Amino acid sequence: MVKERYGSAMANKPTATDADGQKPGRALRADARRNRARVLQVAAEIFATEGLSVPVHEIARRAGVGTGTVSRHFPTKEELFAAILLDRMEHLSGQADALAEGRDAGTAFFTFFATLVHEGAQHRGLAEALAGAGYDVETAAAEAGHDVPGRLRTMLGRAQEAGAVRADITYPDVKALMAGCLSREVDDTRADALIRLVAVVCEGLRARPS
Amino acid sequence: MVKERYGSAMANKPTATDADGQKPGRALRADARRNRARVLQVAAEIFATEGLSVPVHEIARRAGVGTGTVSRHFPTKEELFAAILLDRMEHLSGQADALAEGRDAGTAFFTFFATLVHEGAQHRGLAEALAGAGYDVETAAAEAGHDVPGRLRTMLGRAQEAGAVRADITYPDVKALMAGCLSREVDDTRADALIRLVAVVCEGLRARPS
DNA sequence: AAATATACGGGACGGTCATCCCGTTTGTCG
DNA sequence: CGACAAACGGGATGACCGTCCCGTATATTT
Repeated sequence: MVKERYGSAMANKPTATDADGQKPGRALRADARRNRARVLQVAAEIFATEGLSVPVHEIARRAGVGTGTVSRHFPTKEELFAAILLDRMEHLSGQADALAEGRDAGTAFFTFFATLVHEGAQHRGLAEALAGAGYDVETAAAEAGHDVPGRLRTMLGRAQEAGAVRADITYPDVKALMAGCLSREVDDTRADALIRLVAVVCEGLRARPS
Repeated sequence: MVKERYGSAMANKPTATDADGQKPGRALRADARRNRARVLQVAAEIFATEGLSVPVHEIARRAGVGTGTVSRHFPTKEELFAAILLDRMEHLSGQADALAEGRDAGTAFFTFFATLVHEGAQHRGLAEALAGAGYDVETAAAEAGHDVPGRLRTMLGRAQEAGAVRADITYPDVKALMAGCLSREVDDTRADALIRLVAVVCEGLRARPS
C-alpha cells in the first residue's frame, strides 16, 4: 500500500551547494565524505530497483554503515530522496546544455525528452514522493543551478517557434506525457518498449501541415 | 513516502458474485448491506481525493461506523481496494459494450480510451497498489464478467484492422499511454488539460499514410 | 413479543519504521 | 605522537496503523 503523508521536515534551504551537496560552512572529514557518497549511491540503486519503501535501516546495512551515519548525513528519509534527485538533476542539466547547441531546436527537444524518459525509468516515483511531501524539487534544483525543467521548457518553446512541435502544447502536457512513458503498467520495462512509447508520443507532439 | 510491500492476504477467489459483490452462500442483514455500501462509497471518495494512505480508522470514522465494521466487510485494506475497483469495472464494461455497437471501430476505440482516462483520473493509484500487492485485478474482474481490459484490447484490434490505429501499437503501449494522461504531474487536473492530453496521444496513435 | 443469530463499535495488540542518542572509534592538526 | 573534535554504530524510543476480539445492540424469525 501507499503512504503519502509526511510530516514535512524539509524546511532548510541551503543558499549554496558544492558538488558534494554540502553547505559551505564546514569541510567534511575524509571518511564522512566517503560514507556520504557511498550511502547516496547505494540508496539510489536500491530505491530504483526495489521501490522507495525499503527501510532506512536496510539502506544502511547494505551500504555497510550504521543507521546513525545515514541519518546524520540525511536527517530524514525525504532529504535522502532529495539528495539523490539533486544529483541526477546535475547530471541531466549538463546533458541538456550539450544538446541545446549544434542541433536544430526540434531534434534537441525530442532527444532531451527521450533522455528524460530513460533517466526517469531508473528512478520511478522519487519525484512524486517528494512532491507529495511538499518538497519543491524544481525550485531546489534551480537554486543549485541545475534547472532541468527550465531547460526543457526553453527547448519546448524553441521547438515550437521552429515549427517542429504543435503550438498548443503546454509544458505541463509534456511533463504528463513523460510520466506516461514511465508508467508501471508496462510489463516489460525493456528499452524497446520504452522507445516505441516515446516514438508514439513524439509523433503526437509533432506539428503537421493543416 | 511510499510503502509497496504487502503480505498478500488476497487468496480467496469467490466463484461468483452478485451486484453487491458478496458470495452466494448467505444473505446479508439489511443494516449490514447498507453499511457495506456506505463504506465502499465513502472509501472510494476519500481514496480518490486524498490518496490511498488514509488510515482505515479514518475511513470508518468518516463513514460513521466502527473500525470493526469495516474490517468485517473487507478483512484487509487490499480487499477494500479490490472491491472499489470491481465496482468501477462493472460500470465501465457496460459503457464499453454500449460503445462497441453502432460506431465505427476507430471512433469506438478512441472514445473508450478517453472514457477510461477520465475514469482513471478519479481513482489514481488504486490499480497500481493492488498490482503491487500481487492481486490480479484483471483476472478477478474478468471472472465477474467485467473484463474491461479485454474489451479495450478487442477494440484496439478492430480499430487497427479498420486502419484507424497504427499497426505496431500493442496493448501494453495503450495502457502506458493511458497512465500518462493520468499523471500526477499535471498541476491542473481540470478537464480541459486532460482533454488536450488525450488528443495528443490519440493523434500519435492514429495511422497515417506513409 | 421473545429468542437467536448477526452485526456493530471501538479499544487492544503486535509489528514496522523513522529518528534520536550516547558510548566508542578514528581522522586531523599541532 | 598525543590530544581533541568529528564521525561512527546500532540499540532505544515513540508513533502509526492494520487487524483482531468481545461485550453490546439490533434485525430477523417464529
